[in-house]
Amino acid sequence: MSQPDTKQRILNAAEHHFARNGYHATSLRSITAAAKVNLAAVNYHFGSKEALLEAVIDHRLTPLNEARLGQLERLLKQAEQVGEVPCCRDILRTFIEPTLRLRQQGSDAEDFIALIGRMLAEPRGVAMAIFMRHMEPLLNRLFQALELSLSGVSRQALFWRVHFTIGSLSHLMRCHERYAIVPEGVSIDIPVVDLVEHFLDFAVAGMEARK
Amino acid sequence: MSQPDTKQRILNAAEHHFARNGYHATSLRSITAAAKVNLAAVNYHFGSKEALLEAVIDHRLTPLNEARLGQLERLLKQAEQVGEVPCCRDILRTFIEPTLRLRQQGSDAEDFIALIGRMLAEPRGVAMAIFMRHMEPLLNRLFQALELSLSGVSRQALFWRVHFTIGSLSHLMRCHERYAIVPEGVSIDIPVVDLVEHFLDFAVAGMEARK
DNA sequence: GTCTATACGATGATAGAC
DNA sequence: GTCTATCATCGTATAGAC
Repeated sequence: MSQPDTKQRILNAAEHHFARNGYHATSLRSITAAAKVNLAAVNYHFGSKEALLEAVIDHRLTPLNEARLGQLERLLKQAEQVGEVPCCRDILRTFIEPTLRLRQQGSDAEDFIALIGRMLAEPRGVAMAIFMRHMEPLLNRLFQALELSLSGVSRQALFWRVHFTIGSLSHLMRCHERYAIVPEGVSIDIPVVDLVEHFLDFAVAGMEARK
Repeated sequence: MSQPDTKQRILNAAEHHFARNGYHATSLRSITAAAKVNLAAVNYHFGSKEALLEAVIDHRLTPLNEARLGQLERLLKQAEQVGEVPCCRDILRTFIEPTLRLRQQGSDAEDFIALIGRMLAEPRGVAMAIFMRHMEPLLNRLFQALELSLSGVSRQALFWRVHFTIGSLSHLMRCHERYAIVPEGVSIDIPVVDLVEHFLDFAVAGMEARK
């Protein structure tokens, strides 16, 4: 008797466990137990634990980056038609909004948020290489667009500022639910739309800062 | 025959290996081999692998946070004496400069930079709890000082902006040496002093952004 | 082609001899 | 304090059932 959804069940369970416990702390046995498949099925369908991680990333990050890149290209084309340069806030929004919006659409995507947030911190060579392979074209295009928009900022400064922004976003995705220090009068459960604007207020000002 | 430096040798080797390969990917056997001590010595001196991690953190983070907190308190006292409020840039500098300055003083500190950068991304319950226990008093004081300085920013917005800043710093410490995308004309090997100013340009503007 | 059962070397941890 | 011996569990590989 064949189970055509074995591969998919492994994928789902892996995403959940990797996101909750991290890559190294997750055992293949816990994944296969949750997916109710045999241990060896992982190596049959994916080849290795690391290849399984890459498959999980592929499954989610590819459509996300297509959405981000598509939105960015649309913005650039639209601005070009009226002979203008898109503003920094709109450019950054194409990168940030689809990312944070993942929160809204179901709990399975929430696992992925934690996962990609954590990938940016994994030791060299495990997950970082996988991640960068997916991100490089998008980041290059983003940098290019920002350089067009922020002609007053040196390339050197812009490089660091893009990096700081990515760091903020990465940290935000990673630690969203577990703040040890929350001052009185502050609510961390705000709508995603508001969070995006809070982020853009901060990041755009940082991007546009005069040297 | 007794070896009084066994504990210290384990500590040094652990810091090096944890920082390079991450917590979970580091085996106690690789640590004890590098330290030239018996495997069981770790559990004798520290109790467990996780307790060893905490000892490593303690050894480095305590003096760092004392430096950061001391610098902040000095700034606040100094400003109070002349009846003024310290500016946002000076406040943030007390937090950022001692951190990034760790790069300059020897390669052992460099390992620690990678380690604390990575700790902010570890899955819940392993290293985050240890880290937050050390950071909470300092972060509370930092928030308090910033609120004094940036009276025009709502507490809610300030909370997020502090978080974004910590995210940027965390990401910077973590990924400093391994940028996949470095545009032409950009050098990532800049003096620490310049990096601090790049960071402050960005973070201060983000902090002071009008809502 | 899919999947299961099973085995191998390496890991974190521990008990007890010295 | 230190070491040897031992344990359950880890990722991986393979032989063979269906």
